[in-house]
Amino acid sequence: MSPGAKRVTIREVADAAGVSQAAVSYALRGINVSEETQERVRKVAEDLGYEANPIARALASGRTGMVGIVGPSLEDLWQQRFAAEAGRALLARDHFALIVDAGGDPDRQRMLATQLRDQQVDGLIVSPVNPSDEFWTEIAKALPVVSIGDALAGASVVGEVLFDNRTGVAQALEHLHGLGHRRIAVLRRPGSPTTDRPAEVFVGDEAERLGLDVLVLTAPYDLGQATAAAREMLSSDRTPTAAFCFSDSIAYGVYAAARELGLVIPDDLSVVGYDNHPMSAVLAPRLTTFDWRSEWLVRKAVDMVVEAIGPQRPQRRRFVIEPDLHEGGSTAPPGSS
Amino acid sequence: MSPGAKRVTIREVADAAGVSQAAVSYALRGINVSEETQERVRKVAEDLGYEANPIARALASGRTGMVGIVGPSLEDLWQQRFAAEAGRALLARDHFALIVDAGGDPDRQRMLATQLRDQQVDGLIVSPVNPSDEFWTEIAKALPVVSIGDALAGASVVGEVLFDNRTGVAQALEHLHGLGHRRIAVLRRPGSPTTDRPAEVFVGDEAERLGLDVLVLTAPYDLGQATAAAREMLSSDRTPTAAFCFSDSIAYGVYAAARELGLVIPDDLSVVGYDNHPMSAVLAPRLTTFDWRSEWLVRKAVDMVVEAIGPQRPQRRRFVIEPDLHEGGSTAPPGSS
DNA sequence: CCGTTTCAGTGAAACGGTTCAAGACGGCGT
DNA sequence: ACGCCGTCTTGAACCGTTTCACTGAAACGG
Repeated sequence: MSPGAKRVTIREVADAAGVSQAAVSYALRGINVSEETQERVRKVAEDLGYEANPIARALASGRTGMVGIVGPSLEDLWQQRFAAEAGRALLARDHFALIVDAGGDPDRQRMLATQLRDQQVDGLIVSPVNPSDEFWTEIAKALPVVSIGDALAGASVVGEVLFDNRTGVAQALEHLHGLGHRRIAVLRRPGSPTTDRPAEVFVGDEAERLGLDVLVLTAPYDLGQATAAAREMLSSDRTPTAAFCFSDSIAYGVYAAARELGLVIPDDLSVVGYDNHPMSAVLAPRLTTFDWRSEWLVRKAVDMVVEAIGPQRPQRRRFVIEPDLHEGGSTAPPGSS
Repeated sequence: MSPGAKRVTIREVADAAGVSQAAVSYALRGINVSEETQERVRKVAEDLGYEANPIARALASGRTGMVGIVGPSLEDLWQQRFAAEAGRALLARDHFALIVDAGGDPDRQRMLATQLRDQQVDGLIVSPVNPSDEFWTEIAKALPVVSIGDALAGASVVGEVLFDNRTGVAQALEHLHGLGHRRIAVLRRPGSPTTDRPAEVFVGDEAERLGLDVLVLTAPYDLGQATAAAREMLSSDRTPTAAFCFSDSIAYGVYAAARELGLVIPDDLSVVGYDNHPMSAVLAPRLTTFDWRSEWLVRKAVDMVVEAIGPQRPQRRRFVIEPDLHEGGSTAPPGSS
């Protein structure tokens, strides 16, 4: 037993108010009892400093008031931000967030989602490492799932906030192509095979269409490791003139590596990010990146999951966010030094 | 009821294994029953896909397996990072983290800590906005509290990981003083009055000792707002030649503002941070800042809280971290342009 | 061979709420 | 006066574990 003082239980309130515990339960939730009783019970509860025990409530009602948030990896700054905002938004809607870190590993993400289900969370907000995993279909049967970023393969999730990655990728590559870049490095996120992530598949299509020489590399979210990956990329024989990064965090690694190697952005290397993290506006030059309306996105995701937890059958909803290219100073024609 | 399939309960396992439910409970935890029974029960449980219901377990045992993490504000990048790492470390120790955001408001932080206690978390990791609040003494009576950063006023917390802020502040100001700076802006974090945070009190002492002209300003953690605060600071009549920021996030705001105003760091303005966030190494020039061994700190805090949750009476422990000044290129003699 | 420890295992009482089925009561129409 | 209905209220079952107090049997010492 924890050292804490014993808490007031519903029974004590009932005794003090001279009603049954059922009445107290109802009264505090404002149902099934008369106004006067509600008033009286509320008063007594207040006086006694009664706070319902969420655990007991959860056991009896089947609702824990907790929502799981499972993204690819919290090393990524954008995801840290997302998680923080989602937690705040959930709190405002009387729910707690259980935030876990899959470390970019699809298997671990599966395991964690399962663990969250076992923990009895009421809903799940998922940003899948591997959207085509059948597992999501399974888990969506057990509880409301809202998906962020990519559509989950055949899963009947309760809500989706998707990025129009095809357009995003097209815009990024067109932008670089338009500036004259032909040899472009694409730094993808770690995790599933390239073929599992639609955004990454689009890269191939676009590159072919534009006649680009694309070099796809995997860069970890971790800033140190991303820097190492970028360093390697920039030290190879035929270094690309531009880098398109599937996350601003990765782009930061490129900045760091470029600085180390004495390369000037954008003169020697153009860089494009993908998240519009606030830090991208702090860097010099500002990072050219995509805005996906994260605050709106977070609110939407939280709204949908909370709504789905409620009693009425929610209709399935899907939002697709169009990319908004924010040009910073990190892109320029190649060899403009 | 959630749409999920019904879960296997301990009773079903008991029936299937031909023992009492008590025996199953004991067997799965490896106590009070013979090896053979343990083996048999485990097998049956496995076959049936039994997973103990954490909520029921929590109600009966008084342990929820959850730890609350309540820092000043998740707008701050370092704190986002801290929270993410703590969550990961807790997960590795079989606990979930409940991370909340006080938004730099001492009252809100109190409220949230209370809410977490009501939520029955087993322990709390607190980085207090207002360390001298008597409230901490109260809550520490109810559950194990580990404090990060500053000592909690008179509270008998179970563990502390403190920053030697006096030394940190002294080093920062001495460093700037040594370079020749005399007029220095100190950007403090929002929240309690300046007098509640020891680190900020030290600033006055040190400034006096060194004969510095110090201008104390409050800067929000939010990057946009921090930038605005920095902009204002840099647009005033007698602009300081150096800025000492009580968080790297705030320093980033200074970078952004300086760039906007065409000021070059460190030529026109020296900047010192306080957290050594990974991003500080990405900026050009690298930010001069303090390392407080965050990974070690997080591990320590988590270890202490988890240990305190365990059965045996933990002895109270305190660690003091010495600052480690990481010189980047963001400081130089004033007016060196 | 008997009394006393030990050990495995059991039944039932918690834990603190929600919710269901049924009871008490008063008012209404007939 | 009677039956009926709707509104409040209640006792008790239930959620799925842990844990306490206890039993029966085996082990042990003398």
